[in-house]
Amino acid sequence: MNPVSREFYRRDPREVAPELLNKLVVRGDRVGRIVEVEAYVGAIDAGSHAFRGMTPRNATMFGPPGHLYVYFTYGMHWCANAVCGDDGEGLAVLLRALEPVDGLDEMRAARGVKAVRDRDLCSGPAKLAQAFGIDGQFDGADIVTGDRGVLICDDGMAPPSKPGQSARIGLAAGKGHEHPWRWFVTGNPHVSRGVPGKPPTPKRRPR
DNA sequence: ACCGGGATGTTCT
DNA sequence: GAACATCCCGGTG
Repeated sequence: MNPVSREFYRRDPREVAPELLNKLVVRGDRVGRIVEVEAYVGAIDAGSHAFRGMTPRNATMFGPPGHLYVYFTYGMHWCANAVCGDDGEGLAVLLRALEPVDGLDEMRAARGVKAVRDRDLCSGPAKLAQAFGIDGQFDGADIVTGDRGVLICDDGMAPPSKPGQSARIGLAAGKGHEHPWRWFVTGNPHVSRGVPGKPPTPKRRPR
């Protein structure tokens, strides 16, 4: 394979994100093509985990580029980002959806849900993390050297010349939901079903 | 197709 | 205590 260089990531995530489209996420036999991403822009972005500065949780975001920032959310899901920019900036690109290319059986086994169609394997940030077995152990993994077995590679397919673009998914009002920092491969069925501007309705747990 | 509710637990106010 | 870069399943149309 041909890993993307560290310098590729050492830029504004709004430049990096659309260029990550059509690149490959690789872990062993499992391979997926990136079809949807979102940029998170640190101190100027109320939607970013880095907006209020460094904490133990988001420390990886403030580290060097070309590593995974993996976080836990909604009590049960992991999501994976590629850290961008320079050391200390707190910039990242969230991997939101992949088109499965190889290792689909392994992905299906890792997903664990019944009756999964191919398009349900990796069509969402937590789905793709689960399909690839990416959890908190992978926070900080180097995706340029592949120190923990996960790489982002270039197989020669160029990014779309005119990617789809929209506001980001799942952000509440006042949390940067207006910024058009989501990019996707137009028409690809493996793009997530999320709708920009429709954050999850607040739920109340019984008790 | 589009809804609504439940599952889970960490982080931050 | 509320929010959270979510997903699944079962209802209704």
